[in-house]
Order: sequence, then C-alpha cells, then structure tokens
Amino acid sequence: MVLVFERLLVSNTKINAKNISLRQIFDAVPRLDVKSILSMEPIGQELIIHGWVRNFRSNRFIALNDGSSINNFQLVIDFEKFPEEVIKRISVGSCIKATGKLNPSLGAVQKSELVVDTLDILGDSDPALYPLQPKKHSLEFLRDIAHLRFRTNTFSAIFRIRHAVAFAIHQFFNDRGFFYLHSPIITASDAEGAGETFQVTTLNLDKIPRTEEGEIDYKKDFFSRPSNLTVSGQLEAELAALALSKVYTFGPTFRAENSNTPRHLAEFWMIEPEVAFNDLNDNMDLAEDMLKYVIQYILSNCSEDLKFLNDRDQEEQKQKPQQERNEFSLLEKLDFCLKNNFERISYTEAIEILKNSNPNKKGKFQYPVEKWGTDLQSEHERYLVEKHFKKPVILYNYPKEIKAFYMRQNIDNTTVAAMDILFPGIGEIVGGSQREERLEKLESRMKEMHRPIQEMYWYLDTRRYGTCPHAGFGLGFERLILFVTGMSNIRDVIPFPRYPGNAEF
RNA sequence: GCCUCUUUAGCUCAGUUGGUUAGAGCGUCGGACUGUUAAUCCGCAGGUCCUUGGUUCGAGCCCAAGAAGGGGCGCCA
Repeated sequence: MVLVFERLLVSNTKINAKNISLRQIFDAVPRLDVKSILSMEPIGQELIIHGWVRNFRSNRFIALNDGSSINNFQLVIDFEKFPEEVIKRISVGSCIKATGKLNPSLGAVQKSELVVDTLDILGDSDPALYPLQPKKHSLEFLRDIAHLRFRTNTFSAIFRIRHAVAFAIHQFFNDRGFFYLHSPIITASDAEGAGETFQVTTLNLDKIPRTEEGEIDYKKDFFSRPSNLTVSGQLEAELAALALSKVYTFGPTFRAENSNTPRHLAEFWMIEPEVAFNDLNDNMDLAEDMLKYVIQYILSNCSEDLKFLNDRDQEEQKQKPQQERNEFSLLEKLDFCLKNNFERISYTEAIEILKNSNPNKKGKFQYPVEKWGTDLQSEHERYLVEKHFKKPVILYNYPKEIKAFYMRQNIDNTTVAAMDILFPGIGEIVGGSQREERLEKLESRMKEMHRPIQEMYWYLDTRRYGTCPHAGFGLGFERLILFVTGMSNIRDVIPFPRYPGNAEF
C-alpha cells in the first residue's frame, strides 16, 4: 500500500486529487485524461490513457484526443516493436488504450509525450469509410454528420463552452438566492400566445374519436383535453415567484413555427428568471449582470477553447470581403461587452434616432421608419446595435399594441414596461418585462387581446391574492452560445438541432 | 412561408460559346522514407455531373418541374 501511494505521489505531482478515482489509487498504474496529463511535469511516470486517434504520422506519432481538452496529446510508438497488423489499425477515428511512460518531448510543439509500452485497439475505424479527415470540413457537411461532429476541434470546443455557460448560469442564480424551478414541458393551454405549438396526443390519428357533433373528442385523449409542448415557462415561473420571491427556469422550449433562419430552432433552451418586487430597472440590471457574469466565467474557465474559436473566426474573416468583416475578434468582442455598460434607450428614443439616421433619410431601409408605434424590423435593430451604438442595446417602454398582454402598462397609457436586449450579430437575445400585477388592468388587457380569462383563473389568482410588483425575462440559451462562441448558425451550437423538416439523430 | 444563390470524386472546389475520353488539391489504397506537427516523395484507384422530363445530331453546361443545402426576410428567444 505504501508503495502504491508513493508511486501515486510521484506520478501525480501537480494533479488535483479530485481527478483521480478511489479505484485508481488501488490500481498500479493511474488512468488519466489528456487535460490532466498536459498539466503534469514529465518525469517518466507510468500511466494509462484512452482516447480517439486524431492523426497518425510517420508510423510513429499518434495525436490523441479524449475531449477533456481542445489539445491533443502525443503518443510515440516504436513501430518495429509492434506487429504490423496493430499499426495498420491505428487510423483516424479509431479508439485506443495505451500504457507507457510520460517523458519530455523531443518535438518543438509539445512539452510531453507518452512513450508507449502496450497498445490496445478498443475500436477500429475503417479509414476508407470514416468521413472525418485531418483537414478543414465545412460546417454544412458536419451538420449532416452531427453524430460524429463532436469529434472535431470546433464542435468539442463549442460543447465544452455550452456546458460552462449552463453551469455559470446556475451558479449566478444560486449565488443570488434564486431557486431553480422546473416548469412543465407539457401544458394544457397556449396561454401566452407565444407561438405555434406542437400538439401532444395519444389519440390514434388513423381513427380519431369524434363527439356527436363531429368534433375531435379530447375527453378520450390522455389528459382529457388538448395539450401541447410548452412555448414558455414564464407564467408558471410567475406563480412560484409570488411565493419564493426569486426563481428561474432553465429548460427546453418548443415552437412549431416554420422559421428557417440561422437564429431559430423548433426545440431550444430558455432561461426565465422571475423576481418578486423587481421593477423594470431591476430587471434590466439583472439581465445585464447575468450576461456579464457568464462572459467573465467562460473567459476565466474556457480560455483555450475560446482562443481556438477566436483564431478559427479570424481565419474565416480573412476569406470575406473587407466590408463584411467583423470589426472585433471574438475575444475583443467579449472583452468589450464586459467592460462597457449596455446602452439603455426607450422605444421612443430609438424611433427618433432611426428617423434621423442616414440610411432612413437616404431610403436605404427596406422598411422606412415613419411613425411611432410600429414594430422595429431586424434591419433597424442591427443599425442601432452595430452602427449607431456599436454595443449591446436595451430597448424599453414599447407601445402596448405590439407587446404581450401580461406586460405592465405605464402611466402614459400607451406604452408597457417591456425590455429587449439586442446583441450585435444576433439580434434579440433577451425579451422581458415588468408584469402587470393589477387585476383590473390585466383582465381588461386580456379581454382586448382575446385571451381566455376563465381558463387562466390560476394566473389571475396571483393578482387576486397578495399580488405584488414583479418582473422577469426570457434568455435564449442558444443565442447566448452563438454570441460567446462567435458561431453564426444556431444549428451549430446545439448538439442535435430540430428545425422544419429535420429531426435526424 | 417569401426572395435569392448553390448542388460535379469520400471532402473542398474548377470545368471556356453546347462538341470526342469530365479535372485539381486534400483524403483513401499501394510503395519509399522514418522524431513527425494537417510530415514528405512516387504511383494506382475513385464519377447516377442532385432527380425527373424536355430542346438538340450532340447536354455537366440551355429550358421546365421537383428535392436538398446556404444566405436574406417574416414569426421570435
């Protein structure tokens, strides 16, 4: 035992003890991941490594990756000591287990390398058929093989960052006394009217039960009523906020819209905090703090992956004509976002800026900005964010006609306390509001907008019993990932994208 | 859903005014070399030119319809 522990101490200087399982302490040779090994000083320690072959050069050098890091780890084999049948099976994509000694590398690029004693092929990968090569592939091609794209540097970096962002969001809210609320995925009403819904049913579609009147008999359906996948957890979050004070949801959201853009998915993840006693300003502060916290977190914890995506983006920019290139690199953009306050302007101010803008005067906008009250088009939002202010912009106090029924009416009787956060290159990343907490105002607004008041008794009950001012917002998780990774298509920042005509994998 | 562009080898792409046997780089395979860094050098193989129909003596190229993908717009997060 003493010997084993001594050996462990020698071989794992600089290794965080958390990385080693109890079983490994009793194993003679520790099994370590690439990330841990790369942090060690090479002094000939013996270890076991598993991973997938990224490249095999000169019958001698294996570039191995196990997803723990963007970096590959070099294994060196003396090909004369291994049977030719084994050497032949070391190909791009194959999975291997190796034991050997960690030595300083003779090569210029890497600090250390494993001189291999024994090598097992755990999984062959026929090089004639394996679609991934050690070269650049187009994102469109990789989207077609989304089950294999995790094995590329770009996608492994994206999904490590995606994890870190999710973790940072939970940490942010937890540190501030929020409770993580699981809002339902199946709901019985499209109460918010947020969009087209996916219907959930167990009825036999070949033999739909009918009532005497010929209507579909939902009494025979699983929930005895029509049901669908959630389009938002907000209303449920409000119910909880009026008791737990500070809650947030973080779950999947489904919209059956026929949206075909690089910013929309049919299944996406949304974060929806809801806070009792917050007003619109508190709401804007919370959203801005959260976004900055997340950016700071990944800058501190995902620097290598971000550096890789930054360099990748720089290469991509070089291919574009000067005019279309981004002004900032990814890292500069994140840093800028962190160090500057988001610009906060009212809808009314935005309309004035747009009316007097050069593109508007010169008729460059496809939709000219003329009168107060119309919704802003994405070309207008892009002008404000990318040309006029050149930083994230929070627009607030929108005309009530273009916003949802639950938003709090302002004293002017024409606007509501809504706010949208617009990000460069992505557009709307956050949409939120202070909620209408006054029962009469809420009811009259619901009538005007033809929302089913009877059906939503449960929502109105919060205003009937102990109502209070409160506010919240919805953050599109994938849109945030788009921003922090510098990717441009939302289908590339979710493992298995769902969009019209596609639910592969 | 609307507008627009694209579809040629496993991948990334070229292909002249419609003309004989459709090309390149990378990859694969075979060989040489063996401390490489997307190694290097030599060689071979690899094609439903997206699909269907049409025009023509002749179509990768022209016309029509459809499919898939990209970009823009709308809906929004």
